[in-house]
Amino acid sequence: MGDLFVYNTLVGDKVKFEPVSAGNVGIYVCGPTVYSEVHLGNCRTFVSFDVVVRYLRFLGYNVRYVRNITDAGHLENDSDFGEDKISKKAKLEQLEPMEIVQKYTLNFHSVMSQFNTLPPSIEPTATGHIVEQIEMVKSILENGHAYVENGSVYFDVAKYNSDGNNYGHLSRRDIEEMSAGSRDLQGQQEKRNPVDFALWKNASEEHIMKWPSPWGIGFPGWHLECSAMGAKYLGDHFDIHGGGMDLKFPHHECEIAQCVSAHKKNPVNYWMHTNMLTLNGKRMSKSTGNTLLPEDIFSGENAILNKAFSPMVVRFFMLQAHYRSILDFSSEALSASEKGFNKLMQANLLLQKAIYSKATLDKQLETKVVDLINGCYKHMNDDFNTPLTIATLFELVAIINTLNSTNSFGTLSEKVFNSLQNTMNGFIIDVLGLDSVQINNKNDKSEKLIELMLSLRAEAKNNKDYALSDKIRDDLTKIGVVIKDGKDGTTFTLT
RNA sequence: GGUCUCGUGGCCGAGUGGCUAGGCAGUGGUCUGCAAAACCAUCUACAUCGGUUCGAAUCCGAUCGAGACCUCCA
Repeated sequence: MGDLFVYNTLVGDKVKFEPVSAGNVGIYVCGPTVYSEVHLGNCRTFVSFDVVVRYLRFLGYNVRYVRNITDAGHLENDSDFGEDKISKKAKLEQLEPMEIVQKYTLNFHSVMSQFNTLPPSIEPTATGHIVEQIEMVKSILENGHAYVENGSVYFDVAKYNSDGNNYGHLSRRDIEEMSAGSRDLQGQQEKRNPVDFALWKNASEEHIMKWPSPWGIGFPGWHLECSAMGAKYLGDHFDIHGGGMDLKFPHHECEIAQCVSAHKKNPVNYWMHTNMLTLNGKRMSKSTGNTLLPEDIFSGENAILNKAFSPMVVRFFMLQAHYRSILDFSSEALSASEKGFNKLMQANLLLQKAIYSKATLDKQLETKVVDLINGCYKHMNDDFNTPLTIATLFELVAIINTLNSTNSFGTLSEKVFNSLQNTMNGFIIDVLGLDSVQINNKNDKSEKLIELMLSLRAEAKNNKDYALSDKIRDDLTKIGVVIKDGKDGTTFTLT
């Protein structure tokens, strides 16, 4: 099956994956800030890591998947006058902060489940780990890498680097240059150096979410939660930490610094970063308003796309691009994916229903099928290359359709036939997480009703009453039952 | 301004120093009462200009263009 290779941002190259503890994988993914609806760009990241987790499990690893919910602590901007994002929104809508958190956490879970992502093993919240975060700040202070100023605590980047560490390594940045080129932002008087960042922030009177600490009433800095919760649930040295490219700097850089200072060891072996999803060639972002909500895609109620697309089609569309490439979202591209998706799922359905009966072995075909099966593993092992894996599955689809139409699955050995069935199901359903629920969810009664209609239509056809048979076909199509006349009778699919 | 990434056929999107990516769309056929689906065949590529090489879309340089990060953001 070969080794798994992962692109590690820390190294800047694909490297062989070797877990800290054989057979087990600890993975932490930076989750959403729940102060508004999750947008499609966020979803891409979580779908990408869903496939990573699924594939690791498919390979037999015992995976602990931790993905946080940020429900406090993100500053509006890097200044003393910054406000907690969640409390700002709360004032806007006249709600309790935790009400906002609850509302958008539910929204997030609902969208994630529609995208068929597996829930994380642990989904810790920032507000639930204030104690751990305070403890971590204490450790960093004790180790001399932070200073207190007016009830706030800042990380001392220069001191940290002078102790032999390398803040800036992950994002390949030169701190000296950064300090020199830094803009003169308001409210940075407390910091000794512009590149320093807050570990704990003193809270103003009107600030809603705040907690007591050794430095006064305040709230945790924006990068601290992930460091604290990652260490708590995965240990101070674990396998994979992931997130969007935009988190590489400063978020992940700060996380590393905090962990290294507090625990005196490199926290994570493999850093993985997913690329952005663009809309009209521009990055999707809440702050610029260039966003599209998942619900609006599913319902079709939006100004950008010309029709509705199901969550599975959107998921498939995302997986047709590599996670490290920028992906642009458009109606045309989605329509193409929709057709391809249906073709793939349909062929798999045929294959799983096919009955094997031995025939003369086609050695050449058998070799090709085995090569393609191995290709699926090869491509996934190469830094989770889902587009190539899908391309390989389509090559198998062509073979499956041919064998099906000539009723000749028996030209493969039974062993390879079984392996083909397992591979198609395994990669499509288990690894890529493409749910065929839309095709399979016909309940008994409606299925029988449809079959009744089909038999009436067959009768009409026998009587050469094509007006009636076409009416039945057209009307069924309208309600989402697509009819296909084959040699051995008529089949249907639900759309 | 600094750092970095990318520029592939009608569209999306892989890949890579020499061997068909794949999907969608198009064209011609097979099948069908007609469709749809499926199958077979087939047409469009590697931003521009130089260089390295037996050979480059793939390596190097320049140019043009696009984007990301440098400020909360997946």
